[in-house]
Amino acid sequence: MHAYRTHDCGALRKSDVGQKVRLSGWVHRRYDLGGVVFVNLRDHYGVTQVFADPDSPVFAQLEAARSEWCVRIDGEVKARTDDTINASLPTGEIEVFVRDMEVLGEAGELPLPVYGEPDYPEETRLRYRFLDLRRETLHNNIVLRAKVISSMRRRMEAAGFLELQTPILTASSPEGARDFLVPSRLHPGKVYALPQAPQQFKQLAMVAGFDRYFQIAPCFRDEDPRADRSPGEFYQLDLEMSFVEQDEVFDTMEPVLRDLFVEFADGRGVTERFPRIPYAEAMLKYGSDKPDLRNPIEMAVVSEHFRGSGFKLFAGMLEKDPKAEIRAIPAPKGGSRAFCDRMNSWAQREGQPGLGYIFFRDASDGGVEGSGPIAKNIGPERTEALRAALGLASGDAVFFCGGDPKGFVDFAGKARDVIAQELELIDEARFEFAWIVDFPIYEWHEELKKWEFEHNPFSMPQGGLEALESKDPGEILGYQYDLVCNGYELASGAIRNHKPEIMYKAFGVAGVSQDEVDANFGGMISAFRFGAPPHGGMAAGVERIVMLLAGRQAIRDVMMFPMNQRAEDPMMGAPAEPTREQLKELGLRLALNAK
RNA sequence: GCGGUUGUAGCUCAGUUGGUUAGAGUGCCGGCCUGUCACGCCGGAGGUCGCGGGUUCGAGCCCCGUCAACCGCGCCA
Repeated sequence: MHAYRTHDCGALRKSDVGQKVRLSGWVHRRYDLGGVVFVNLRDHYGVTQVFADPDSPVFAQLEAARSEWCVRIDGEVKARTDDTINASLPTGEIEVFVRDMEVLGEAGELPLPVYGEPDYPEETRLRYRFLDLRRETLHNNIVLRAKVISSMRRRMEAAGFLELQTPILTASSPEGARDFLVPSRLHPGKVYALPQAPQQFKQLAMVAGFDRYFQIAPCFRDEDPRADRSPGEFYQLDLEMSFVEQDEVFDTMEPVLRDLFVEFADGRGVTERFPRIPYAEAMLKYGSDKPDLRNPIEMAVVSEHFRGSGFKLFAGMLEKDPKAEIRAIPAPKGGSRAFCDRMNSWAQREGQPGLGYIFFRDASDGGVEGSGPIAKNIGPERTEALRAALGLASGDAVFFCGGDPKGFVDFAGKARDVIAQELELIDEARFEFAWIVDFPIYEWHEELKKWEFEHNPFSMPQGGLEALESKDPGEILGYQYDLVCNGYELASGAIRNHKPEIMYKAFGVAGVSQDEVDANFGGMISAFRFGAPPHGGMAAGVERIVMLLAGRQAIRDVMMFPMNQRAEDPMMGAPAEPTREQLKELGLRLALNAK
């Protein structure tokens, strides 16, 4: 007989009644009735009820077992009587009468209950991660993650991609996030860097003619965490394709990602055809480059309705500042003074002077009238014109932001989210995707007074060299795109700049000299001189995808062993001080002040 | 680096206007219980109220400082 089990804890059914079986697992829950003791035995596969009474030679032993002890039992499968069947368990029609038992591992008093799943502080959950991982939700999230990655891999291979491994110990690239550095023993004083992404390697793979590459790639960035961004390391579905234009990347990856989501959506809806929304349009309509499209609210420019109007604040803005705009945020079903005032105080808490509004209700003459201070100031005609332009009805409201859009778009985007949440306009049971396209290549850095790359320096500018030479940098768009879903940036990519002369020019606009480009990206640039194919690709955040599918808001909920918010692993004791010997071998000396 | 929230029993939390011996649930220990599946009933142990200082006759509660956790900002091509 197998030392530990003949069946797993999810296997036994009515057809097994009468069998002598051996099970191993954890004591999930115990019910001690004095003359009979029931134990719910749990393993990865399920839960089986086992029990003993004084007829069993190990009755006392089973009675002594406590939560989360790991035990092995031998016994006989018995049918439950009709009135004792547990319909909530797949094994609920049977139970196992225990005749022998062995304690494989005792457990002390638990810092974290496995049974039941109240929310626990992150600190406790991380310190006892092995217990947290036994709990159903987290356990299932990790299983889901494994299945999602497996499905990704199958789908990518079916689409003709080759999974290639790229180095982990590599060179620092100066753009982007901070690198994690690894000191070199063979070259004292020099360091490797862990890759922030396999960006240059995958482009080199295209130059090397592999045509379609992908990798479930570990990426390392030394930046501060967020709930949806884990510190240190994460995985990306990284891919690159040769001889493609932007549309072909979309046409290839849209079915892969859509069908992946459909596979795990569990009844939730998934966008059939991903709309392609230009960056500028997204910023205007949604106030964000990663809009939550489950939210039906679309903002609109309504400057003309305020120019020269009796609402002096907005009319004055439009007169003084040529860049000024007035934008409307419609709030369907938000047409009450109470709601509008609540939003106004919310805006003030956000540090805004306020949030002007009009709300519409039935007028005494049978029509619709607008109310609120702004309606009063601009008069009934302009109010009605606004209402008609925005397609609003009695019972709806509209909020306004004015000024230079640069100054208010972020706030407007946030307001759009809050309004939809408050009015419950968001269908939670959907995954709404869109490609955001035509990102600007450059962004003006006000403090440094220079143009910087908005996204990454490897994207092909639309219009190529000519655009770089003739256009204002702020006007130049890239073949550069994001995939967004429910307000998260799930993936990011571009058609790459594979021509050295355009590369130098593009970097030149950002104030990077040819020598600096050669020093930092020499490997790739020199490869581009030897017959580089046009190519492009993208990278999708694996954890974010799993997080969405698992219905979680924290990336830690889909990672087996995440670090804490200070980028530490208290369980393993990382990071740790190096030993004297390690430092000596590496030719390093710590320059920290002694504590 | 900055801001917000939180910190009370092993764990999750309550604790009123500053006032007697700081409570509940759960877990743990002991007792009773032969059909439980959130088992039930009885009893018990368990506290540096994050830490330090201050105000006060008196501080879990007020003030100052500090530490930690979470969330956010900066940062993240």
